[in-house]
Amino acid sequence: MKLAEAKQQFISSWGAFGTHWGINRTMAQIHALLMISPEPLTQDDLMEQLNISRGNVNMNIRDLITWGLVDRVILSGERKEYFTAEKDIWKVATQIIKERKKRELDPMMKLLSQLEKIEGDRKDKHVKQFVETVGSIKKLGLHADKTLDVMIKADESWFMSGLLKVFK
Amino acid sequence: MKLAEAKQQFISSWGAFGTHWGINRTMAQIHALLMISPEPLTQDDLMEQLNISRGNVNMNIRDLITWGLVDRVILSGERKEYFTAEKDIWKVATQIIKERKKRELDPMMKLLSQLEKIEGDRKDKHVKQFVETVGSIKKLGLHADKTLDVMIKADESWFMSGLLKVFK
DNA sequence: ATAAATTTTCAAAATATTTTGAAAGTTCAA
DNA sequence: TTGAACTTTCAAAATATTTTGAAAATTTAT
Repeated sequence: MKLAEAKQQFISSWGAFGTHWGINRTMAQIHALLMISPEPLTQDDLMEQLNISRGNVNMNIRDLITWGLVDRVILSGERKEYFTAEKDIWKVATQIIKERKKRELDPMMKLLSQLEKIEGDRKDKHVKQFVETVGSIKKLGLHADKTLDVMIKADESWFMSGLLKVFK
Repeated sequence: MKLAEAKQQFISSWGAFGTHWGINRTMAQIHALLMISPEPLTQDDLMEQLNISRGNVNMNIRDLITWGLVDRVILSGERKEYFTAEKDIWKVATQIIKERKKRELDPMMKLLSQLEKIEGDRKDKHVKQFVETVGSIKKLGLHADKTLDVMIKADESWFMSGLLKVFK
């Protein structure tokens, strides 16, 4: 397989994969292209290589920046903005975990705490099942929360060791 | 807050939450309702309580069954089928992890292995960046795969301990 | 200040996903 | 068998999401 074809496949699969992970198809494709690009790219590069409109590139790049996965780069002497993706995949993963925790897990935990305080007879089987379900989900969520925090804070040794200075 | 209102909130949030986790809104709502129901429910119960059509209930229940989150229950003497959800949230979580691993991670790993075998000069910076990116994602994926397997196989002690026979 | 280059916005259009509901299929008691 | 009870299917409709592209805003060199 040649590079061009492999690139296409990678971009397209990363796009499909992204849709399962809270990132939309185009955003993931832009991210994929930037990850495999040794040089920063412009909006026009992205438009051309992915066949998408200027507005689409612009919006999704903005989102990628708020996700902390892409950075604006100003090349001296150039008028245009360039974009580059974090190449350290461990950082990419922790960044995504961090964001999703903030956007999804935290609000859900907050709601569950509210719902646990429901009024009603705890002997009633409907009340009982509700409180138990909510309580156990909260417990699982707290566990996940702690586990993810540990992962995020963990240093990269498990990943970097044996990886011959591929990154940085 | 009363049970009825809390139920509504729980179902609606679980639905929104589900959309971020590879499960569609209605599927997650059905799942939520079944989790908090002390008794199995029929398709008609679900239609009525969630205000959705028969076809919708049927399709989503089928999906939930293939995800291993819901079971058909035949009550003796009854003509109708009843449905019940796994109430042990730890089992729910491992089931979801197992399924998503199979549906998403495994195929991605397979593709990445293909892409690593690309032809081309490894000195070329485009080829180099591509191979490095794909390789590092594969490495992360393998790590995730192993970690998830350990989690799935882990016994429930961390979760059950301190939880006063809430389940089963 | 001017204007060319570039970026951002957002309403409308295109696309994708979900839902409906009625018809077809199945099961089972009599 | 028959037919009532119940389940499944799926094309069309409704809804939701994504994409476009041209206009507005911004930036920067002169």
